[in-house]
Amino acid sequence: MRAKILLVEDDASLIELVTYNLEKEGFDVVRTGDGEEALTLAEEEKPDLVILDWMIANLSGIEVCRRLRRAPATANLPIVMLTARGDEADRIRGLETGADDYMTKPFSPRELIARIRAVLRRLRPALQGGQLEFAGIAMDTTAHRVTRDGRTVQLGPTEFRLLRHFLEHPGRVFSREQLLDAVWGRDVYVEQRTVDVHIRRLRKAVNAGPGGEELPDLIRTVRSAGYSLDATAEAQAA
Amino acid sequence: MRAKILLVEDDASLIELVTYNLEKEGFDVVRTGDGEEALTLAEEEKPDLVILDWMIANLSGIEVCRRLRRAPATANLPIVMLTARGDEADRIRGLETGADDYMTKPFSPRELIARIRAVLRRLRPALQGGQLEFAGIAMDTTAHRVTRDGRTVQLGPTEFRLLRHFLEHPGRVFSREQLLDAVWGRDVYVEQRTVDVHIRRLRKAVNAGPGGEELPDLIRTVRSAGYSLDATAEAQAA
DNA sequence: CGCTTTGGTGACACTTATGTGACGCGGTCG
DNA sequence: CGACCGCGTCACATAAGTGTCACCAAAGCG
Repeated sequence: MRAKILLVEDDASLIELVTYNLEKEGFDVVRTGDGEEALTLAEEEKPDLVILDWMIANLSGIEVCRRLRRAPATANLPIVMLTARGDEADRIRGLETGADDYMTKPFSPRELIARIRAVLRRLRPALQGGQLEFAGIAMDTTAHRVTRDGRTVQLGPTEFRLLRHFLEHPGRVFSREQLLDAVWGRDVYVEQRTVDVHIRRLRKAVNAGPGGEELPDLIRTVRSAGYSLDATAEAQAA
Repeated sequence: MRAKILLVEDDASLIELVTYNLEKEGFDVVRTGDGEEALTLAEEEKPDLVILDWMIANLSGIEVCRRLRRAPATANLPIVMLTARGDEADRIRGLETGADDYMTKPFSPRELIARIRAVLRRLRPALQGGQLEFAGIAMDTTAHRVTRDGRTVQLGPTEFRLLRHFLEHPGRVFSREQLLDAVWGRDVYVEQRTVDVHIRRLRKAVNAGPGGEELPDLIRTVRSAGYSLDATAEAQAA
């Protein structure tokens, strides 16, 4: 699922150590050592989790934590704080402020990874249950939310069901008729070409990049057969 | 609501210390020092959280943890484990096995309470000493009071129950039918559109800013599906 | 190549879902 | 008993999504 992590830390050697280990484990890492910048990044980068050192420049960790909790967009963002060993008062204040977990320095990389996974498992069950995923497209069926590479994608009801059906059977090719049965229902009569139109709408929504440019198309057209969700769909363009 | 805690521990003095502090904080405590018995109690007593010592008789803590996770009835039960200081291997195995948090012995009572509250706040939002919270909205269910960013919000009884239901399942989309069942009751017949009207009243009340201007809407409309409480609901406007 | 078939696309008229203000009813409280 | 309050409905306004069509582009095919 490629979770993104925001690392707020100003000790260069620690940054390096942590970043190396996180990336090795398949996380995307965004870094800053500045409290103000951390707030900005938390909104813009939409990380799945924040690792927050208590001792950072510009704003204290606890203040960053408090503000993250206050902003609607980040109120539920999992926060793991880093404190010096034995600094119990900070830990308690941190947990009371809304941090979800903490680590005492020094810590081992293995433990760090284990805790991050534990926190994500707890707080982002969305990244698991009711969760469908394929090649950068993630769908949370209970929250009715779809993202492509982390960015939210707006879909109409039919497009949603259509994509859901593809995600539930990745790689498989469906004829228009099959799609009508599965997505529209067996008893609805509509033109088969209607499927084409919805495929188009779905593509348009899902392949829209941040700046207005196109992302690789993940829906493959199989001439005279139908459509399928396919990671190598881009190949057709070449 | 009084949360019930199952304490699995065989050191008598620790039992006494922990029990005393938990009860002082308003928790109900059930105790055992035996691994097998712990599993039985976890099912029968339906505790809200388990404190699990790694070194106990009859079954190792890790084995108890594994089995709790495997049984459907207890798969989501929050587990806090207790380990000896510096026993890092155990901690990691514990978190990987599915424990939600850990404490290293010795620990202070204050820290214990803070961590338990943190875990319960995360995993059992419904319990929370009557406190529910999400993205700036705070509800005290016992005092029947709601605030948005600190300012008190006036709600009618139905709006209150509606908001409460959303706060108990943040992010999840509910159909009008589900909301009628959950908020109005299974046996009451009212028009589904009634939900819309109450959603409107709730939005109006909750999104009212100090000067009469509008705050970001936290209730997301999911067309043809229902409504959900959603921190990123604002994104829909864009 | 030129023809035929199949898929892509933008426009649009139409259907459906949701937002919203108003109203009347029943209950409560002073 | 009368003012007030919360509630469920309704009617109408607005917004969003849908199915078709006509026309264009690309892909087979002999």
